Amino acid sequence: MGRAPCCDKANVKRGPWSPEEDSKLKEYIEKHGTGGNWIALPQKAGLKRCGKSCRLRWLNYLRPNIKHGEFTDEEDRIICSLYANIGSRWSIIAAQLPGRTDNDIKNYWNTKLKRKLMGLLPASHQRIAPYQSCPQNPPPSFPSHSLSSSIYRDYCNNSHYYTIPAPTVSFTCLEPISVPSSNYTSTTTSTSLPFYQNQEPLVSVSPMQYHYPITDSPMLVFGSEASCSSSDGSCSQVSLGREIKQEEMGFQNFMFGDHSKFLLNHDGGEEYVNGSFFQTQTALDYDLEVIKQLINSNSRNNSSNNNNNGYLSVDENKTEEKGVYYNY
DNA sequence: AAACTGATCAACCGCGCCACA
DNA sequence: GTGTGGCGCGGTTGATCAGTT
Repeated sequence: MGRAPCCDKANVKRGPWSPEEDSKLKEYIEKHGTGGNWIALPQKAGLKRCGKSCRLRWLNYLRPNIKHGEFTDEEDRIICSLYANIGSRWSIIAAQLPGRTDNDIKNYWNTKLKRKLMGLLPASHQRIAPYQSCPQNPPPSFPSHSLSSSIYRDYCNNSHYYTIPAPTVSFTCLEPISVPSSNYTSTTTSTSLPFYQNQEPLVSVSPMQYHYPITDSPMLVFGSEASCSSSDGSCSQVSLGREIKQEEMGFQNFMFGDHSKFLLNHDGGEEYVNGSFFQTQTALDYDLEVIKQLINSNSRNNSSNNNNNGYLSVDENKTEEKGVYYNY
């Protein structure tokens, strides 16, 4: 028994959208909203389209503040970094790039960025972060409770242990969280609340340029203080109206942080890790070799879910989407 | 100018998840 | 506990455009 089709395919229009259809859809949604029911929407809006098609058209092209056109170097780096960490989770990646849609990013990756990485970079730039073996025991600065120890073991077992020298470069922070302390300067000021304080997902997030001492490799660090304080004890990140659970990212993957400390919140508490040990092993870095391996392994086996080489031990739970609003 | 080839990207498809009856 | 319907996601397709021969 197969799944029932979402609409009567014989009676819906397919293919490219006409300007008239666009304006009908736009007008209807601006007036009435989606009503929480895409399937019923086309009929109400007077469109001979499948609800899914309407949804896609709206999300990818018609909703306000969609950004089209060239991707910036910064966006390239973010995409690469996230791809190396979480694989082809385009919706999550898109959540970090205001105005970009998952479809856009997916197309851009498949057509340009992947090739750029696979072919154009000189060999000297392809190995970014040298691996080191993970010390047998966590450093003294690592939280001492048992959960932290297991996290540390996972962290090591995932071969995600880098050490990197630390000259100064600048980078763009997409999450102007709280303004962190002293060791960098910011070129803009932010009045945004720390993201973990934004209970209401309709938070306006604007890119922000930080200058911050990190590595000379194109490693990326997001945000200021990586803080997780959801009430259920899980660690989540709110970005552009989406909530991404920490367990989904995997411990090592999204330490959006001030780079001198990060926050654990797996037992309901808050713990900072201070000092130098973790300063240079932040997770949002990427290694082109990793990306290349991912690309190759994905092309060999599309069904393998990014668990190659132990790098991407990401929980395959889906991103939380329910009750989510887009602030465009 | 025509034919061919490769690149791009809008749109489609099918599946998994979740809410609800 | 189970079935159903809707939503969202990632993968894929195919029309169109641009460049090359």
